[in-house]
Amino acid sequence: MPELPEVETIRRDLQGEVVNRKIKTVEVRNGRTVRRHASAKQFRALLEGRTITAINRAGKYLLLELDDGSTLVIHLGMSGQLQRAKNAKEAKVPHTHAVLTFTQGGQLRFVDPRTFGEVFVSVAPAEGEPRLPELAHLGFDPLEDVMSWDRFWALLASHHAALKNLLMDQEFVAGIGNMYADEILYAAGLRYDRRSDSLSSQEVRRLYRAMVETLAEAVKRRGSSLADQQYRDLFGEIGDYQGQHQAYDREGEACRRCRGTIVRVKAGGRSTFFCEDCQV
DNA sequence: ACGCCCGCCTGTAAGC
DNA sequence: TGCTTACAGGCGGGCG
Repeated sequence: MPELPEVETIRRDLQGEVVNRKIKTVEVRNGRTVRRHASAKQFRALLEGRTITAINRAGKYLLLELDDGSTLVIHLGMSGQLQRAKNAKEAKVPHTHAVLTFTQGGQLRFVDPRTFGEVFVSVAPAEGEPRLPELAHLGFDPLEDVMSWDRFWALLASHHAALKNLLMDQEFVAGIGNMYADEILYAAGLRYDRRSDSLSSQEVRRLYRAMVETLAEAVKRRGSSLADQQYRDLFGEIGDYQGQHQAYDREGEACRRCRGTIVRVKAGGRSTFFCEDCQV
């Protein structure tokens, strides 16, 4: 399940692979992938002839900037992958839903078995209008947006929510999902159900530090691929951070900090892993 | 404001 | 062995 570190890894891969390439044709093989658009035809018309100028990221969204000021936005959902193909003859794996072919040759393919992912074009804003209104709801990006810990404290204190729910709320902070929320809270020594306005200044600093360092370290190791190996980078390689997990998917195993046992509970319908002894 | 549930999906795995 | 059921979860919407 791609979260911020996996999406950031793919962003860096794309930078070297598709920037300055011109989109010759676009094939939509599953209309659900472009569901924000009135039709696949309209989506194609917005892309064909455009050149990719830069790759950015906002939370879990990839932003492929185009030469007319518009942006190709990609969300990988649960099972989305991007694949680079040398040419059109390379066999397509099942669930290949959209294909960009470049004038210089080569393709970028969007593959997504569970179809929770999506792709859309955010058109260039009119004079004085905000950029990317579709993503206006996103909160700060933990790696891109520098924030003082007291500002973070004020943000936390303005809510009265369980910490895990808040970390996973994309309007609060963008890019954290179920897996990294558990890892961050473990690193901070805080329980998933602690109220966000109950933290001491020391706990706020621990949480902020855990958030930034956990995500940065996962980026360094090119993200996490679990047993299903659902996550693959642009070149089809798995990540290297799953071996570093301290809590997620470690039910019944020993806590590496206190030798207690990692337990699993359901919170908000999602599996939550934590150490009952050293997360307070 | 907050938590929880549902529906959307398919591949995998556990259970009968 | 073969079928059925549960589970994985990002996100938007609804409801209490």
